[in-house]
Amino acid sequence: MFETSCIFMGTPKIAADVLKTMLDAGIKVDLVVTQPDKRVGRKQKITVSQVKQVAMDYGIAVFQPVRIREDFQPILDKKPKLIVTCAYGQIVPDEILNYPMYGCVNLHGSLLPKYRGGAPIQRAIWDGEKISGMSLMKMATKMDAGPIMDTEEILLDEKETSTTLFERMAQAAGKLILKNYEVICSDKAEYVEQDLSKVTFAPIIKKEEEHIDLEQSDERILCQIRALDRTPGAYFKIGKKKWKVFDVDYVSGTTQPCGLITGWNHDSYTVSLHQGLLCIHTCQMEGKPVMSAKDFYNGQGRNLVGRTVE
RNA sequence: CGCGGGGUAGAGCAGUUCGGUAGCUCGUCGGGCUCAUAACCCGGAGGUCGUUGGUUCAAAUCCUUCCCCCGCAA
Repeated sequence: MFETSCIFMGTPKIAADVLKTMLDAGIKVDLVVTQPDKRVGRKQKITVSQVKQVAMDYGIAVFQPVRIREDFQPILDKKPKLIVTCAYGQIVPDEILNYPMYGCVNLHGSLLPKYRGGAPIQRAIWDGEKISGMSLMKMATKMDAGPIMDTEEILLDEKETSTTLFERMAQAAGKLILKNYEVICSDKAEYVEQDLSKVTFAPIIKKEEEHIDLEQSDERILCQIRALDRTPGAYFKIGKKKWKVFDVDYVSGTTQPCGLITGWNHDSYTVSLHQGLLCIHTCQMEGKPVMSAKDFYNGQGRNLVGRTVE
């Protein structure tokens, strides 16, 4: 069915999901390009990217240049007719972009031209967007600036987190590439330039952005917690310790000062915000494993009632 | 040997400074109250205190070996 083979470039889970979808659908991938293996964690264990893991599972050759800007000849040697990219992690040089006859296409986690950059999925949630989606585009020299071929819209749920949205984005991306693959390879794809007046950016999340700023509105705090969900996680500070919170709800109405830990409410731990109560169902104190609010409350959480988070 | 926190009942924690009958909350089991309950009352079961060796009349606690978990930094 899919006659033309391609080269796939990507690194994290979402890219691995897309690669797997393509392979399972019968698309032939000649080479997988991904970031080099990294030492990770306390033990500095060498860890392969999730995309590389999929490639190895399917027996596909892998290329991992440290700097693709200077080390790209092996890619050209494969004489690719098409390159599909998703969250690769490095700027791809023009020598590669201009080589394939059907071009280099990229899958980006936003409805471009909104949210260009490295963290479109998290930023969309943080901003409280009601709709986002996946874009299939042609790659340009400038980051995420190429013309759009097709998009798949996703309506964001009230409780959408980056965890759930990454999952849905991966599905949308797989759907997009399968739907359009033949069109691209028949050279009949139509690309529409982005409306430059509507460009916004979604820079990667900085360390200091993980700390919850109580000066923000209640709604914005809720969105932040959902946007940063499990990784990296948004946190309050209790004394010197970080307290990451996940799976939050909100009950409007509070007479308590903002930041006060008020305790237990049905099935969640509660912290007073400006206009209402933040209900926390899952959390993690620094140095401790992630645990349910119930477990936390049965242990050290009980002693924290009445204290204030920063 | 990058820095730091931790391993105590099924779960989450206290107790370790200063060695002396192992405790709290939840869960669980049985009973009671109630129209009823995730509420309340009474009672029970459940732990060789991560592992190795040592000190001691006596070790969760002091010294020692190793294993595992978590936060940070990369």
